[in-house]
Amino acid sequence: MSDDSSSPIMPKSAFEPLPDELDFPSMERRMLGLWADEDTFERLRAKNADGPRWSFFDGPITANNPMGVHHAWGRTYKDVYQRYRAMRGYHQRYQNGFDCQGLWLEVEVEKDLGFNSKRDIEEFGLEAFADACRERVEKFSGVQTSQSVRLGQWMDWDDSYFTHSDNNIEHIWHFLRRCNERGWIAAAQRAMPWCARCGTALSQHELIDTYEEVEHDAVYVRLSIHGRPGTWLLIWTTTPWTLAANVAAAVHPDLTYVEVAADDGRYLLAEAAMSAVFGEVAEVVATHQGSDLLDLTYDGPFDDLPAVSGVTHRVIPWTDVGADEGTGIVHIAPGAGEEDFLLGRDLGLEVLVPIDENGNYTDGYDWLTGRDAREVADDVVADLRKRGLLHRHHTYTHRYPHCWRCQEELVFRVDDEWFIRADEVRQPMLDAAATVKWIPEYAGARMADWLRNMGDWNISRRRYWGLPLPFYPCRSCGHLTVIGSKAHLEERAIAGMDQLRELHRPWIDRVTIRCESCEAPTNRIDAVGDAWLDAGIVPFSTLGYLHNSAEFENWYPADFITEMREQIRLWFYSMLFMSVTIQNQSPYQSVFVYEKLNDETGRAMHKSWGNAIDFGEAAERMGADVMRWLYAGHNPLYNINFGYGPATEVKRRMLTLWNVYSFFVTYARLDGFDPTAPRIPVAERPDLDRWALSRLQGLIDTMTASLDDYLVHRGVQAAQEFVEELSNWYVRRGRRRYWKSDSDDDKQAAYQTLYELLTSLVRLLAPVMPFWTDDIYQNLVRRADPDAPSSVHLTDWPKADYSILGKELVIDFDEVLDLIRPKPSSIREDLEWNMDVVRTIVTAGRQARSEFNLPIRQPLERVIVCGVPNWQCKRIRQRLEEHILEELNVESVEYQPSAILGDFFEVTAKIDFKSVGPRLRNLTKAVATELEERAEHHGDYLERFTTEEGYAIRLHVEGKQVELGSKDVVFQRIPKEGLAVAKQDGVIVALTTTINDRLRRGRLSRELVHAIQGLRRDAGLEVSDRIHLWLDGPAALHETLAAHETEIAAEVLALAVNEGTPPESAAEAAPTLNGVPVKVRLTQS
RNA sequence: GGGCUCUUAGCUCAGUCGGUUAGAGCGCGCCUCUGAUAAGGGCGAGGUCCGUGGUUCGAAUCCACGAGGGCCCA
Repeated sequence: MSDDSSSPIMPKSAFEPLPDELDFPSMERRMLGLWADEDTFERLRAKNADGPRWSFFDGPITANNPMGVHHAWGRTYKDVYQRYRAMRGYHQRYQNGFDCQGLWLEVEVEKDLGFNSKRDIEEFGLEAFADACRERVEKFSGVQTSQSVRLGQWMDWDDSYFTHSDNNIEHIWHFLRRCNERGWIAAAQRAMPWCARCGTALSQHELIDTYEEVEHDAVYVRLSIHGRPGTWLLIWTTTPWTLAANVAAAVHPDLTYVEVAADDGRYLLAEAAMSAVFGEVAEVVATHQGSDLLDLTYDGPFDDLPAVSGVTHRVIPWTDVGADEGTGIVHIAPGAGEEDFLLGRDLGLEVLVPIDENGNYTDGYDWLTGRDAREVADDVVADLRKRGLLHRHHTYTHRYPHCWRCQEELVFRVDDEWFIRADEVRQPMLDAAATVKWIPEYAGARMADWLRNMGDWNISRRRYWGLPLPFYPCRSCGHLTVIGSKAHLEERAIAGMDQLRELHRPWIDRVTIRCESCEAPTNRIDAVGDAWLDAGIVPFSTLGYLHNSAEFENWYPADFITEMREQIRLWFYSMLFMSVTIQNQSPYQSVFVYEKLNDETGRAMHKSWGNAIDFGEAAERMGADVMRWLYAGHNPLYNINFGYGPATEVKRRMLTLWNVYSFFVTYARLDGFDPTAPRIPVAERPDLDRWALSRLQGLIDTMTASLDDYLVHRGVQAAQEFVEELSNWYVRRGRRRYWKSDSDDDKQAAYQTLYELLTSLVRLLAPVMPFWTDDIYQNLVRRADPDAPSSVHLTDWPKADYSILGKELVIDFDEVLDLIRPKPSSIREDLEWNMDVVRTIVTAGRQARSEFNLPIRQPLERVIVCGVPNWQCKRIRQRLEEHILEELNVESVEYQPSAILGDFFEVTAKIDFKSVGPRLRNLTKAVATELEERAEHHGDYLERFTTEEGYAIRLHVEGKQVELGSKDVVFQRIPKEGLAVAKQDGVIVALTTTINDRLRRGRLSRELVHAIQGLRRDAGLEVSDRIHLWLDGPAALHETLAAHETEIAAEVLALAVNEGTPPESAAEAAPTLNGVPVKVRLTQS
């Protein structure tokens, strides 16, 4: 063993020194460069090419705008689980997807081109419009790709799928043809929620999340009852524009209606609505049952309009009528309301459709014709007033649906739409959904609920850039031909194929086919498809279902998919629908959903509110790894509050790991640590090392389970705790082992252990934090070992191995007798429980010092530890005592696990409720009280008695005799005066507070070291520089030096103390230490 | 109106099978430690565990009802 303290330090180690601070963005860009240069991802794929398959389907991101930070959340999950599976050796597809057509894309293109209506598009030309849409897709799929790369997502970017591809469209055609074979395809007139701006209907699932609170004009309108002059039917509506289409007024047959006398006549309305409309003083002149009113007819509100003339307005029954709002008489316009339409259909009412697809009144509505229905409320009200039909008018606030893409208020409109019937597929879909593992579980309940309630799927949209529905209804024979593939189209076509550039409008519209039934020339309907068809077909189209069955068999169904929760009723639903139809099974086996992303104050992010965070900016300001850590560590059951504040918190945690890493590199370089040197068996390392390695094995298990279960946040939280312990206990407790001058086995064990901890940790964290972990790996592993894999991402996932901890667990006979606490059943428990107790003792000791104002620099004679079982005291005394001595700065530890400490402590006894409660039932409380009273004066006696084998405390409570054994009672010792005492988790720690001369010298010695270290730093010395030291002061100083000089010199690396005369240039300080004025001078030697 | 879900410190959230002193992080104040540390440690202020009732020897935890928030459906 060589003393190298005087030899120059020559770094032999391979490790690079670390920069002063951790700069995530620049480090991440460096790693992106490295991965690109070395084809790291391609190597990973090659490495796993023969591995077991793990199939993931990427939910397509709309290639419509730059990525938002909320996309980054989902993409983090996707990347984390794929990277984890890759480290486990799984072969994967890594296919990313873009959603490329449909209404939302058209809306953005319209905005770009400054369009306001469909007419603008028609004038612009469908070809040019299709090109503009295609260009937008190309642009933003490129932007999103580079953003995803920046996030660290590893995908086969050149193999991304695009939903506007002919391949995707063909597969949907196949699905639709299958539906038609089963008779599920139907056209029907329906009242649909309708966006007048977009000029198209929306389907049920597109209404989700679109209800917003708005103010509308609400009107009470009086309508003259035929044959009852001066008597008015009073109706109420919040949509005045629909009054022109009124054909009926609905009453509840079982409700009571009244006629109320007013100045200008008698008003008919529900009794329950009377006071709200007329106040308490209304005079009732007649009462009717709702069913009695059904013969009435009345003058409509707009009978003078040509379209309405000839309509007989009737009072009709409807059991959904209520009197909570309005008048209990409901205005019915079957052409302008969903329920109205259904009611009208049942009763055979006339259907007046007052508006066209753009929301403008059609011909026959006179002064309203050509006007936008959403803008006529004021004029309608004025007109009603002029004609004496307006009873009252007010503003009304309610939740009303909006177009989810352009934010316009929706209207309802009756139109011909195409549907897929859902009834036959409902149960098979429920059955398939039941086979899926939903995470969290309630997502499965949501899906089942949705499926039970789902209506027919409205798949037609009166738009342009979208899936062309391959529906060819024959005008001659009425047969519907549904084209199932491109080949099928070619086979049936008689014109237009030569110009068919792609399966989109306008090209597809120019193709004419022969009707399958009568061979008559037939043209396509002009509608396009719901975009959820585009996304739903992905499991088939991307696996080449129609053309490559081997590929399909290999990867279908997916092992895992993940998206935001709202996708349950969107993508998950459409995929399930299509997959059950084609394959009669679920296309996915595990589904993970997460909640919403808000800003850091919990508000939704909106560009217009100025609180949206741009992905690129966030990546460059906080770093992708920090963002990923934030996302991965969040409980997906709750909304995440995302922002720079939370990111700073994450960064601070990262800093803890950085500090450990930096500490290791600093000293490993100084010592020339060689990680390839023979390893010291873990069993032979100190308990501190074995403890840390035990914790590491635990972390490996936790992390593995959390990733297997798709609950990565649990792993991340465990990793955070591990890093805290690594820094604040393992390194803190072990640091002297690294800077001591001896190069012995203990030092080697320390280096090897910390090296193993760090290099294992980066592998465990690699899926979550791919950049930094690889950066650390490059420095710690690859530089030291040229044969190591070239990236952390090419290493194997760690496997927990507790056997390395070595040394059989031995329980002594006296430990068996120690009945108070459970014994460890493994080496792991032995190591970890003991260290836990040591940490508890230290925490309590520090607490005691703080409370009794005894600074840690003041050595104390003794710490007395109580409440720790015998076997554990023994372990600590043998192997862990140094940590207590050093942390608490005491000269000795005294263990008092069960002895009587009458001099120091009051002993109190408390019942162990868990043990006694079930046995004593309702006597428990009384026994507890009795025991506490007895123990107040005889606690120590009770304790000694009870802990003897076979004895028990006998109490008489409420006339009954109760025996308490040692397991039934918990004794606590409360120290008396003269001791500094603290208690933590059942452990009591008492410090002796008497300070003698020896302890006083010890204090000064510590103060001196502290002062000298400060001066060293001020003088700009390196931690390894040796010094010459001069100390001067009163007698107290010299007494201290006499006792502690060697120790002080060693601590501050002084080669000589008070030798010769200090030079002029010596650094100098003159502090007063614990009341002793001292002069300190030092020079570098 | 129906369903699901949530409500714990100023903020963000843990809290296992029901067990008797309800915790952490952040923020705030005081103190302390520091030869890796913009770090760490201790103390303090801050709690009607949403409310009421029930079950139980014992309830933040289970049940019922109610209030409030979120989501979904109508």
